[in-house]
Amino acid sequence: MADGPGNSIGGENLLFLTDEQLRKGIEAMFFAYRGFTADPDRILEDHGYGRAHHRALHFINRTHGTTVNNLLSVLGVTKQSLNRVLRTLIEDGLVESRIGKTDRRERNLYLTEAGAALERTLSEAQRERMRAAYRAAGPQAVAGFRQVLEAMMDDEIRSQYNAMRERRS
Amino acid sequence: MADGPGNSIGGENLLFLTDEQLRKGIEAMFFAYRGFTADPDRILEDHGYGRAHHRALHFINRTHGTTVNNLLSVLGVTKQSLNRVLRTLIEDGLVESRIGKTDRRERNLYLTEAGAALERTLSEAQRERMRAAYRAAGPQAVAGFRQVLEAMMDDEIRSQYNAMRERRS
DNA sequence: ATTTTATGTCAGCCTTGTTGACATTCCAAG
DNA sequence: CTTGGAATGTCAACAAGGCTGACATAAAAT
Repeated sequence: MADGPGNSIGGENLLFLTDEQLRKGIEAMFFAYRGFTADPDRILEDHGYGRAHHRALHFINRTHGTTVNNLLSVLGVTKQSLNRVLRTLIEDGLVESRIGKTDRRERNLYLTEAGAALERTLSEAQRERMRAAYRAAGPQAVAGFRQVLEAMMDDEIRSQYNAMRERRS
Repeated sequence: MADGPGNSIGGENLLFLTDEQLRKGIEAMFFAYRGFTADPDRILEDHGYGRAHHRALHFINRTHGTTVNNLLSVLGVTKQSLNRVLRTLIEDGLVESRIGKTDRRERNLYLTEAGAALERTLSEAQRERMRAAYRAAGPQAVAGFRQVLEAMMDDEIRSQYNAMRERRS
């Protein structure tokens, strides 16, 4: 029984989608995600942080001055959960929370120099693995990779993801 | 500034790997994984289970009669952590634990009919999303998807993953 | 007979999710 | 202008599911 996703038959892609192939895809996703988070996890451990801190740092870095509410909708957690993480990051001097200028209820979030430094360390580790995987697989594979991932997102998430395209910090 | 992974330039792939592209890949991975687990998560919630239970069911289903130790190494958690999950699954009659025939210290794990039924429900939901993503992206994209994911795994994990190829249950 | 291995269990800790209650601020309707 | 709701963020308490450490038991290996 041949394996690998190359044995497309039929006009479109019929036999192509065997349960066995799908199962392999599911497991590949599971194991790859573990690898994907492994390097940052190690670094975070040294600092006493977890993945939640990494996610917050990542998205604050991407959109400087974002509000807590914005961050909530991107991260998909409750505000209370996010708040705990934010509080430690602020206490530790990695994130700065400024009261909103137009709406004083809002808090605009920024990375401090130290926060930006940690974010760079984390994302560089993650980029390095991604880069290695991309190199090993080649440009065409990368295009396919991104296409499948995008199709796998929830609809609302996909629009959020796409909205983050042209944005220079 | 053009986006998308198609603008490969240079002899190999040099400009291809911009930090911006890598960042997009990282975020795609993050959001796609959320979508990937969303459907099973909803089903599990109704039963009072979590992702940990899903993972156990999945791998017990894939390799009937696997031992606790085997499961530990695949899942990458401690035995105390796995045991908590396993205990509830056994109490609820979804998993059966039989004393090993050759080595009576070992426990061979099997899904009961009820366990297999829940596993089918969960994996069918997940397969359905995977199937939809595959259809939307096309066969070539799927090949690339799998290549990149495989390259992203840790080395030991990749061998485990590959060892699971030809295995009929 | 002793040691090692496989498994299970108890206790306790940490991260990170949850809900509920509350404070602050803004805005709009009276 | 005041007052009531809506939006935003904070604090407290709880649960799931990771983790470590210590210990028990049974069976295999030496």
